[in-house]
This record gives sequence, C-alpha cells and structure tokens, in this order.
Amino acid sequence: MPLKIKDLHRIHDWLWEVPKSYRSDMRVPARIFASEILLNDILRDRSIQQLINTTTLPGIIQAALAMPDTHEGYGFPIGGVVATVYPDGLISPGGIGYDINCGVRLLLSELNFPEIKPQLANLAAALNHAIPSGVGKGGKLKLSNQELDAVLTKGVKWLVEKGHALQEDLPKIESLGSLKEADPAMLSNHAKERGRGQLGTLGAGNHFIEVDRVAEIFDADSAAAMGLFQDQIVILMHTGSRGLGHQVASDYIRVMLKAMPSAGIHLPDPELAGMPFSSVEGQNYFRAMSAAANFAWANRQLIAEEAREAWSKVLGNAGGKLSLLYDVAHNIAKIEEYAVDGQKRQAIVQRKGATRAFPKQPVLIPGSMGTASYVLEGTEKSLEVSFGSTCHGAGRRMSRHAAQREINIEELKNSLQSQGIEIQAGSLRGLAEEAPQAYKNIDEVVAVVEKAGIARKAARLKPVAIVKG
DNA sequence: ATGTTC
Repeated sequence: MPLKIKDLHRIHDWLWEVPKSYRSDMRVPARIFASEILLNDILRDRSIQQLINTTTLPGIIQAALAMPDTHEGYGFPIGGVVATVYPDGLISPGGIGYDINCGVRLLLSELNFPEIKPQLANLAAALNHAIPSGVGKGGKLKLSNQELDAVLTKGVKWLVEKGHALQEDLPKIESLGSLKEADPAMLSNHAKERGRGQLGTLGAGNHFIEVDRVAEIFDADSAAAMGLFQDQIVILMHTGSRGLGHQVASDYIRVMLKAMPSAGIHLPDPELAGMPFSSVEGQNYFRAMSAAANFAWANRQLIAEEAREAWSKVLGNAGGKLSLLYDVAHNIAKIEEYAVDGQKRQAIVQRKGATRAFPKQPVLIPGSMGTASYVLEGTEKSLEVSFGSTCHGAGRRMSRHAAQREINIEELKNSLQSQGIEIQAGSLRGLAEEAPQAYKNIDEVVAVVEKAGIARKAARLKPVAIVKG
C-alpha cells in the first residue's frame, strides 16, 4: 500500500518519522529529513517503503535515515544511511550501491569568470577531449596486474608514488584516498578485467565534469577558509569506480544471497542481501568494497590530472594552478564511532547517496544538469542525528524511463545554450535522463539539510560548461 | 550506476 504523509509523524519542520510500531518487523524507526514539498516528491516512489525495509536489518542502530534527495534504489533507497553495530551487524552491498565510492571532487582555480570567458568553448572541448567518457569507455592507461593491484591496495597513495598526485592532495581526500582494509584478492578476475582499462575515465549517466562559477557566497569566513571567492572558476567532477565497482557489487550480492539461509538471515526484500560484518562473507565484501573505493579515488585523481593538463593547454601560464579543495564519497561503508544512547559505539555506517559531512569538512553537492551545485560545511550536529552524513545531490523525481519519454532533447539543449552553458555530451539519450525536470530542486534539498542542521551553506556554484558521456 | 538484458 502506498505510504501517505499521514503515516508519518512530524518530529520538526525538517524531520519526519515512521515509528517502530508501524510494522512489526521494524527494529528502529525510519526518519526522513525533508520539507513538505520534497516529501510529496519522495512519496511518489517506493523509497520510504524501502527505507522501512532497511529498519529490519540485524544490528541496525538508532534509526534508518533518508536525506531530502532520497529516491528509489536497489533494495535500499538512494539518499539513505544505515548504521549497524560493529562487529556483528549486517553489511549489505545494496546499502552502498552498485557504484562503489561514487563521489565528488572540486578543483579551485585562481581565475574569475571574465578572465576565462573568451576561452570557455575551447576549455570545454579540451576537457571533453582529454577525459574519456561514455558507457564501457576505456582510458589511456593500460595497467599490468601488479599495477592494478597496487591501485586497489593503496588508492591515491600509489599515484603519489608514481608522480600522478601531489603529497599535499592527500589530506584533502576523504580517508586520504586510501582504505587500508582493501584486499585485491577479494575481487573476481572479471571485476579486475572490467576495471583494468577504466582508470581516468568518467563513465555515463549522471557522471560529469563541469566548469562552474562561484555565484554566491553564504558564509564569508567559511568560504575564505576554503579558498573560495565570488565569480571564481572551479572545476567539479562526479564519478566513481566504473565497471569494476559494479562487478564487485554484483559478485557479492550473489555471495550474500547464497550465504544467508544457513546464517539464519531473513529479510523482507532479497535486494537487501547481506551478512554480518564479522562473517567471512561480510569481511570479504568489505575488503573488496574498500579496494573498489581506492580505485574510485584514484580514478578521480587521474581525471583531475587530465583536467589540469587541459586547463594549462588552453590557458597557458595565465591559467595558474588548479588546487584540490576536497574529494568526498557518497556511496561507501565506513567503520566510525558514534554516541548512541549516551554510549560510545563502533558502527558500520553504510552511506548510499549520502555524503560524509564531518564538522569543518568541505561537503560537495552536485545539483542536476544546468542548475546549481553547492559547497557546504559539515556540522557537529550531523554526528548526533545523521551519522555524520548529509544529502548527495538533487535526487531523481522521475525514473530514467519516464525522463526519456517526457523530455524533449532539443528543448533541453536550447535551454542550456540560452543560459550560456557550453555543453559537450556523448549521448543525447543519456542527456534526456539528466534533464533538470527529472530531478528534485537542489536549492530546496540544500535548504532542508541546512535547516535540519546537518550541513551549512558556504557557496553556490553555477555551471558555465558541462562535459558528459 | 552498468560492456544500458548473464
């Protein structure tokens, strides 16, 4: 039965709850950060039913959480956070998603918009040329087995050793771009083969690299501390672990489904398939996921290098430096410590379409194509109410299929061009799925997370050039 | 998201 707004208890203006009493198999409540407007978008799909299903996971603590950009996903809603107790709580590949360590990275230039405007079309073309994109697309690098294992084991640390990253970049990457639990031996050959040629490639769907202008500064101190200024040109990228992470997810969903019956794990939806973190299957998945996460961080690092080269080629010495502001994941599992009911506890935090947002940390939120993106700052409160997490983007409000049916591609292209946005897109069909009408309103999503106290606005970005697969 | 239906 579809869920209605009356089934939800309003805790405050920006937080709603489905109480544990709603269904007998719930172990904790389900909580949704949303405004009434966004909740009406959210209730159009099955995301809240999916969220309720996740409250039944063995070992879940506090509550299952949905961010204001939440929408339906594989088993778990996208825009969700589930934390289970360490070490025996459930870990589920569906709680992290198929694109392991999908995330966002932001590079800051020293130039303002008027300074690069004459070169904008050239810059967009150079970025499109330098960075391979599209489904199944490979890159320049052909890694040997040993090199691929090194990327999987060490992530960006290996790229520093090889001169593809600066030591000073590392502290600006979540987990220093390297999860130590990673074990390449936990990946199938199939996963490795799919990933081998894909390092330094963008992919397709909602993945992109774009040139943005800082359109608005909200918090002068916080923006200045991050090195942001009005009209500054910055480069935003959104991508993940490509075919490699996808194959890891597929492989381990099968492993979990097979292992569950003898472990006595019963869940309301097979798409929630998982095993205790401490089990062999749980440990193997976590090590494989960590390796895929390292691959994704290395991927974003190499794309940043490619973007830096394209930038220099087009702008020459006058281009100056592109420095890394931050790189943050929004599809990942982490072991973190939280106070739950006054007690410090280790938790297996599973973020799927939810961004880590620790106090003082830059938080990067890409909006839908042609709209705004945001730089936020994490808060102390997120540690109390959202396992140090916030939203990850605008979040779909239309399925890919519905978007293809309803979006007129010519109108969409004209709309972007009339806004002065340079667009380089490999697939027109893919473009329709990313139309802003297919997504929720990013300004509304960000307003909610700020009002709920789980992130603070630092700056708003507007695209001037977009490159997509 | 994804060698877009192993």
